Amino acid sequence: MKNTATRDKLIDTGAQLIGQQGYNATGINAVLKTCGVPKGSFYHYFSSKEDFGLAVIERFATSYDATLVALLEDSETPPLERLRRYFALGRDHMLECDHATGCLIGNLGQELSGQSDTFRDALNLVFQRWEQRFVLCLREAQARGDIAMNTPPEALASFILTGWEGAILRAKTLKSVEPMEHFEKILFEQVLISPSPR
Amino acid sequence: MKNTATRDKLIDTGAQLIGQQGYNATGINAVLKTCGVPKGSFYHYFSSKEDFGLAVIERFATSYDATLVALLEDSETPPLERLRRYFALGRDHMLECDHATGCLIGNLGQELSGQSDTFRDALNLVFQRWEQRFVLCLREAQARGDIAMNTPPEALASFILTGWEGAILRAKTLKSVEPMEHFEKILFEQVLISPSPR
DNA sequence: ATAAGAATGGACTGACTGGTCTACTTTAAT
DNA sequence: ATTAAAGTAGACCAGTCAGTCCATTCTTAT
Repeated sequence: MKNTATRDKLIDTGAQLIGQQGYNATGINAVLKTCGVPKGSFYHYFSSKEDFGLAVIERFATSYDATLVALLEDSETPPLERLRRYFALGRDHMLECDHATGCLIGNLGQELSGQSDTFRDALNLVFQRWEQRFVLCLREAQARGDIAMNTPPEALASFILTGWEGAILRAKTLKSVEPMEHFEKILFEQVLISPSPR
Repeated sequence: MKNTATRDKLIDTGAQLIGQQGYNATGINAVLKTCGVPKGSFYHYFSSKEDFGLAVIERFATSYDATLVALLEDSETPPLERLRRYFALGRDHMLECDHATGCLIGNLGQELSGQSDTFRDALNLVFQRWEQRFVLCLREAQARGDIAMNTPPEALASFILTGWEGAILRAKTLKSVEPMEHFEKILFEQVLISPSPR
């Protein structure tokens, strides 16, 4: 297996179509037609649609994790400012895709968690990795005294991830990033606040 | 059109299957087989699968709204306590369905918002109605001085709805209500707090 | 009693699904 | 140059999809 160009093209196209339409609504033939690859090649690289879906998830998670590290572990920037940049990036993405795509992992989590344990496990791992990135960033913020120590960073990270995913979902049905802005505003004004008295 | 029993049975079964598997993954034949209704009857009551899906949404929204009113407009109970009961109910539901179903409207919002504007509009309306219920409850809490006045209840309601929906999504992939508990805890400890100094 | 329409029952259709199969071409090692 | 494997190509398969159609039965108003 040397030539990964075709495989990559399939995964990229798949990520795009699945992001837009969901997993079940995206047929293999549609992927094939979009990127001009014959079916024989598809089943040369992937043993099934599920296998393909898992590859799409893995690719997305890896590439996104790099972005996340670059943003959340940027020691030149204060931790809370890194979080703000993360949210800003998410808002930009949402506007770019005209509120249609949202978060691929969130979409698939919603669609496939009840359908296949294999998918659920894979998506859960991605979420957990993301949460861990948040935890590290929040610990730094606590160490600097930027936020209070009384809430464990693990709980905060869970809170942030779920709130953000929910805001993305709501932004899709509302066709507006307003819910994402509300979330960010309240999060920074009332949750991620300094322990010193106001 | 007198006999609504068959129609109701179709909608109930549809809500159940769509809740478990999603809209696209739920075939009409599966619904028919599950409740033992022939196809002729289906297309007697519904003009298409989309029409059916909208009916499922409407039915669910109506029935759920009644629950919501009973919970959130219960003047015998302090507003914040009503919210806590709402969250407790959601947690119960999640455990009942073994973390598989979650919130039908949230599921469909994720799956169909990018697929059909008709569905998106319908689901958006449901969300907005829910948010409005939260707004009323939060206004009462503000009037009683239970929470601060400085954040508009509309923004708070959006925050609560999105955070909760996100927690449900995360609970599904994690197969645990822990994210829901984290959300509730932080919400009540750091967001819905009295304006008086700590 | 009868006629009309509501509702049931299910065979059937064409399009499309994921997946298989085999013939062919290209690449790389010897 | 030969050979084996990697990769391309697309016809084809059984099954399923939403949706159509029509004969039949039930209900109700007259």
